[in-house]
Amino acid sequence: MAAERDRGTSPPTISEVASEAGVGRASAARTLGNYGYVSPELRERVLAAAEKLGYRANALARSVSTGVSHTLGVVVADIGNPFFAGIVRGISDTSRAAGFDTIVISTHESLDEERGAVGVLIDKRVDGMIVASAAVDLEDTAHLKDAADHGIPVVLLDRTLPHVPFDTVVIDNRESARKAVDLLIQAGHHRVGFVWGPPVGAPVATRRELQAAASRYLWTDGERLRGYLDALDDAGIPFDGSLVMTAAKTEEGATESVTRMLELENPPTAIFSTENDAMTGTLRAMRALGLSYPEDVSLIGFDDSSWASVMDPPLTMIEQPMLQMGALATDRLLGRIRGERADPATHTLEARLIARSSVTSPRVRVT
Amino acid sequence: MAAERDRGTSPPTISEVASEAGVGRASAARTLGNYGYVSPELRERVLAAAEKLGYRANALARSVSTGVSHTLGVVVADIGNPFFAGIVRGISDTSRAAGFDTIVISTHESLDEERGAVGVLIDKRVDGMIVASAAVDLEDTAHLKDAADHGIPVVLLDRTLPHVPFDTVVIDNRESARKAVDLLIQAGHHRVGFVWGPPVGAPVATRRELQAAASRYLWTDGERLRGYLDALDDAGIPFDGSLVMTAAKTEEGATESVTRMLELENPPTAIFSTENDAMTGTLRAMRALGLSYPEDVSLIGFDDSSWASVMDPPLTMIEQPMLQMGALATDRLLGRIRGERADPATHTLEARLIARSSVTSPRVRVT
DNA sequence: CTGTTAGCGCTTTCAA
DNA sequence: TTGAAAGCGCTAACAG
Repeated sequence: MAAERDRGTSPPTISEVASEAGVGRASAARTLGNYGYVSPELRERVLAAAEKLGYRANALARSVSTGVSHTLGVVVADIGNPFFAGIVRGISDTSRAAGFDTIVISTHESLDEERGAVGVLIDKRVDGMIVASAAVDLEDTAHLKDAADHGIPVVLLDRTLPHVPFDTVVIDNRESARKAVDLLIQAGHHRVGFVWGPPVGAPVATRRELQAAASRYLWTDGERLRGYLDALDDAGIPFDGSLVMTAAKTEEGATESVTRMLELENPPTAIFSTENDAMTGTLRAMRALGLSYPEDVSLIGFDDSSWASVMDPPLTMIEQPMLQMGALATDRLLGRIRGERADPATHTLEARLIARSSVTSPRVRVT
Repeated sequence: MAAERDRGTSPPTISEVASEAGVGRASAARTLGNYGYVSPELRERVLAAAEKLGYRANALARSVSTGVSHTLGVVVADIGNPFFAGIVRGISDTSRAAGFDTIVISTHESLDEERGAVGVLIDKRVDGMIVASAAVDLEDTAHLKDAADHGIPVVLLDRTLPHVPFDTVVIDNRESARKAVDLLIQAGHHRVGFVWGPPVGAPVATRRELQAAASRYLWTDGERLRGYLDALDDAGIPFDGSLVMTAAKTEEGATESVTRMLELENPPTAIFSTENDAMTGTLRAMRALGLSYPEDVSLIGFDDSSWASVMDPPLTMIEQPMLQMGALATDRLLGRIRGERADPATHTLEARLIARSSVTSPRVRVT
C-alpha cells in the first residue's frame, strides 16, 4: 500500500489518465511512454488528459519494470575538494547530456564508507558507477566485484587497482611528477623536497622502506613519489629520506614537514608538492621562515588553479584535466551500459606542466 | 517485463530467498525489510538463504511500494564551483548521516536546465529537494511550485525568491558587503571599486539605473551591490557608475573592468570583489598595470580560501559558511520530510570578515 | 507468528 | 490498433 499519502493529493497515475481520456490503460501507457502504436486520435486524447491532470511518469515504477534507472552512481573521497568537484562536473555534464542523472556520494577516503556507498548504489539499481576507490589491493575490492556481479558496470577513476576487470581513467601521475622534478634538477637543484608522501609518521630512512610504505597507501601518491625517485635516479642523485614528507596529509602536516626540511643543516633548494594543500602548506612554512620563492627555494605543485597564476611570482604547476577525466570515465561507462564488450582498458590522460615563474637556479651556497 | 536481462544472472528476489529458505514470501520480506514479527528460527533461515544467494533489496521496488525513495535532489548552478562544491559537501554529509542519498544536478545558471532538473527529480520521486535557483521573480518559479504540488518539499539555498512558500537558507550578503566596504571607507578610501555587478554590458550612469539592472539578475549579486551602496550612503559618498563592473561575469570580464577603472583619471584606491574569480581577475589587472596591494589599492574579496591566506600579503576576505549552509538546508528539508508544519522561514547565516593585510590607508594623492 | 493475497505504477505480451 | 491481464520486486492488510 502507498502508506498514508493523501489519496486526494497524490500524483495522477497512468490509469487515471486513461480513464480521463476514456481509453484503456495500455494505450495511455503507450503514448505516455512513447512506445508501440497508438492512433493519432487516441494519442491526442491521452495527451490532453495527461496535460489536464498534470501527469508525470513515475520513473521509479518505470525502472522496476524495465530494469533501467537512467541513474549513475559516483563515489569520490570528497565532493568538497576542487579536484573531485571538477571531475564530478565533467561526469555530470556528460551523463546528463546522455539522459542520465548522478547520485554522488563522498566517502571521506574511508573504505568502509565506500563499501556502504557502493551497496546503496547497487540497491538503488544504478545503471553503472564511477568510483575513485580508497582500496589499495585486491582484497579490498569485494564491493566492486559485488556491483559487477549484479550486472552493474564499474569504471575506476583517478586511481588504478591491480588485477581488477574494470575500465579505468587516470592521469600519468608518475611521468608528470618525473617531469616536474626533472625540471627542478635541470635548473640545478640537487636537493629537492617531496611534500605529501605516505603518512607513516616518522621520516623514512631507506628508499626501500619508503617504497614499501607507499604501496600501502593511495595509488596516486605512490605514483608521484615513484616519479620523483625516477627523476632522482635519472640524474644520479642519491635518495635522502629527510626530504620526503611522511606526516599526516593535511595542510598543517605539510607546513610542519616543510619547516623541518627547511631547518635542516642542508635544506632542500626546491620543493615539489603533490597536492593543493601541500603547496599552500609549503608556502605557509616558507612565509614563517621568511623565505621567498624562487630565490630561496624553487617550487612546483600539483593541481593548477586561478590562484596559482595570480601568485607573485606565479607558480609553476601541473594541471590535471579534471573535466576530461570525468567526461572520459562517463563515456566509457555509458559504452558498457550500452553493452560494449571490449576488454577493460586503462586510459591514461596527460597532465600538463604549466611553466611559470617559481623555478630558478639554486642560489650558490655560502658556507 | 524485465527486458532482456539475463534471467540467469539477474539478482535474486525476495521470492527466491523465501523458497530457498523454505518459508513464505512475507516472512522473508519481513526479516529482510526489518518490520513485523518473525520468529528467530525463521529469521535465521531467511538470513542464511539471503546470504547464500547474495540477496540485496531492490530499493526501487521498495520505493514504488512505500512512496519513499530516501533520495534528495540538489540543484545548483555548477558543482565544479568550489562554493557549490562546499555546499554540496555539507548537504551530502548530513543527508547521508540521515540515510538519504543525493542526486546532484548542475544547471549552468540556466533557468531552462533548472526546470528540466526539477522535472527529473519529481519523476524520480525524490523525497525533497534543495535548489539554488536561477529564477529571479515569481513567474519563473512554476517548476518549484510543481514540485510542491507533487508533495515534494523544496528548500531554497543561497538565493531567496520573493513571495514563495519555501524554507530558505542564505547568508547576509548585503550586510557582509556593507561591512567590507565600510572597512575600506574607515581606512580612508572614498573611491572604492565594485567588481561583479549586473552584467548589462555598458557602465551604468545613475544609481537608479543600476538598481533596476541589479533586480533583473542574480539575487546574491544584487544584495552585495546594495550593501556596497549602503556603505557609501552611510559615509555620504556619492555614487560613481564608473567604479562598478558591468561586464560579463568572468575572470576576464573582471580583469578588463578593473583595468578600465584603474586607468581612470581618478581611479579607485580600493576594490571590493564579490566572487572568487572577480578577485583573481582584479589581481591580474593590477599585476599587468604594475600595481601592488595594499599600497596602490586596498582589496577585500568574497569566498575565502587557503590561497587567499598564503598570498603575499594575505588577503582580507569574507568567508561564507558553505558546509553550514548545506547542513542547515538539509536539516530544514529533512524536517519537512518528517512532516513539520511550521510556516516557511528564511534562515540567514552570517558570513565572517577575515581581516588580513590587504587593506591600508590610501596613499596621499600626488596631483 | 505465518502465509496468502492484493496492491504500488508502470511495461509488455497476447488475443481480439 | 486496442484493451485485458500478467508481470517487475516489494510492502502490507488480513486471516488463520
